[in-house]
Amino acid sequence: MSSKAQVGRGKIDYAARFLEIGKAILQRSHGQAAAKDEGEPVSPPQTSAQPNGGEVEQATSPAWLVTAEELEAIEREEEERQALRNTRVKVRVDVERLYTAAELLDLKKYRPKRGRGAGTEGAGALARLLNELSCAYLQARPYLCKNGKLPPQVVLHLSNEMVAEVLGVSDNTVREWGTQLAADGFLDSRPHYTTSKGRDGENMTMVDGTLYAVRMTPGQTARLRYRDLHHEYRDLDADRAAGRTAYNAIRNAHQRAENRAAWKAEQAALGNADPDAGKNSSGSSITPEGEAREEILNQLRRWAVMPGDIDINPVIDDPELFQTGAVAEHLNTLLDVAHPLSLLSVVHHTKRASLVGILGSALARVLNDRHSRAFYCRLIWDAWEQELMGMDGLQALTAQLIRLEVDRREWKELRNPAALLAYRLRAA
DNA sequence: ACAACAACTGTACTTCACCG
DNA sequence: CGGTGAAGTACAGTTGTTGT
Repeated sequence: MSSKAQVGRGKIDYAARFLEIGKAILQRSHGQAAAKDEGEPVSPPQTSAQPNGGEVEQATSPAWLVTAEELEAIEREEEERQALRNTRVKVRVDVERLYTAAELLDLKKYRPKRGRGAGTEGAGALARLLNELSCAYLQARPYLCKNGKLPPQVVLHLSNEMVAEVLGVSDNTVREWGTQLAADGFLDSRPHYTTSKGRDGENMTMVDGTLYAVRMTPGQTARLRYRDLHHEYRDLDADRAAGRTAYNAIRNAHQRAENRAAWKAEQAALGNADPDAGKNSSGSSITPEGEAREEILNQLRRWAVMPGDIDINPVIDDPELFQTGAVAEHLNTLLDVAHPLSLLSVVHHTKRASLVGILGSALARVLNDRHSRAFYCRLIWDAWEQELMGMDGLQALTAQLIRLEVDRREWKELRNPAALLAYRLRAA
């Protein structure tokens, strides 16, 4: 469950590895290469504690022609090939097999029968949100237990303030709902503490969010364990320095929604037709409040996968932004590209091609694969076509991009993320 | 001193099922 | 049909820390 990058995993003794590779190649040239076991299930890279040594099995050129640089290249290639083999196991984790909140819990039970909340969803709304976030987490970090089954529970680090905003209730209510769900074993929650460095390098204990253990299989009693509580989920000092706080996410979302509403009102006053009008089902009824909530939900999905990693300048459906092309400035990570993909279904058809172009370029740039811009545009168009056929193409591509970003950050040996993305999309 | 940050506490308020 | 009280929610204030 832990998402922590293994300490020192990036360090490789290259001299020793070259020796190993050299030996392997020599053995190979003498026809003594040992047969390797195939398709063994392996944990995902971010949680893997197994050293990756001694797994060279193929060399494409004779050993006596291989220079040190080429050796390194071969090693890299082999590691990536091995990684691809490992990820195949992960790709096969069918996310659609995950249980819904309704299958894990009798949601009707939590509908308030009396009082102010009578007739509303009550604590069930929190259960559904946590279930959705858990599924998003598993899409980005798919793994199986040793018995080949899905994990019985998922541990998420979240901001209760953002959860409350998304649900449209107060943080008090979220806590109250939490205790109801905890009583039935659907979740277990606790504040999470981190050590923040003081001025003299002194460690200070501070709350940096709330941990939720969430039931993922029927009958499981969710429980936080010692290792969950003691895991470092975010670097609070760095997040604060960069402005990546729940407080900012909420405030900015409201601010942006208000600005957007003001801009639309201004355009309407000038007699300009609303560019969004008439293309989707009564979309004009979305309030600034609803827009802000939607943005915070997206931020929370992001937070669930990488705690504290909110997008400070999320690309939103801002007509002005698209007209000026300023949108590209905001696309600096895979997540920045992943989330706006959903805009394809709401953007006006005359702007769709340019949006695909912007996102395709950004993808090529972020993946350091600029010459393949057309390939990425094609990728996005294909996803869009699948979406039109009712196959969740955009959602699938979004999930793959989020996964890749997670892998890129925690899997330091990954050299060619573009190839991995292409592979996974083919395999999916 | 005050803002930022995230969670917790206490209390007042609103809403609605229920009962006579 | 209207009074009552339980249930659920909102809100202000608190805690404890860093940083300006």
